[in-house]
Amino acid sequence: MKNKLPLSFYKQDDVISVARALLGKNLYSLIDGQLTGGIIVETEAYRGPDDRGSHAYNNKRTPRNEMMYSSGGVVYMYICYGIHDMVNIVTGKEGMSHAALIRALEPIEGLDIMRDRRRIYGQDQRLCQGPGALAQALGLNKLHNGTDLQGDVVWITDEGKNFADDEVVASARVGMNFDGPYKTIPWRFSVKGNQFVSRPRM
DNA sequence: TATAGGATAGGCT
DNA sequence: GCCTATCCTATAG
Repeated sequence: MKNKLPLSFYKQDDVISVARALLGKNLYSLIDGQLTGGIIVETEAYRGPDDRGSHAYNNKRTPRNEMMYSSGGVVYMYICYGIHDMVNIVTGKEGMSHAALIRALEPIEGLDIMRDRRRIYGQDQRLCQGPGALAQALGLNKLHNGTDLQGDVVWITDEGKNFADDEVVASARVGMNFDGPYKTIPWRFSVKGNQFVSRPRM
């Protein structure tokens, strides 16, 4: 695969701008010889120790979130609600617990495979609509925790697609069950009007 | 060791 | 819009 994002992209300190910059990039997986992927249209930033919404809030360090502290350029996966696997891109230098959650893709590669994995037919806009959904469509689960994005299992490419600022919406992140400024800080980025963006309950 | 609850999604009312 | 599946993790005792 060509045009893979360089390691330097993931090592940037500012996970907020990384999350924003990921919009328009392509995320691929090659699992069991099956290539699947799509254009990233929705992300969220989770900024290490000061972010109340992050697993690494207050420098909390547990076996689950250990991967967030590794050097940028790997995948952090975990299970939410016992059912859904979440795909996060670890950013920053070693020891910085920053990560960007990939929340939705516009499917472009391996549509048949994704339909089979999701058992959804005739509603392609739902294939990768939501963080749990896209992980399932790409065949990713917690066993892929720590996968190197420079490898040939999961990777991100830049194929020249860019969304201008007026095509992007910054809004409050989803599922923040606490009070305080981080509940509403606009660290969720999505493509305006894009039909593949998830629609969480308000 | 026990237990509460979570960065959700789909189906049902 | 509401309900809950389903299980691993984080905490407390």
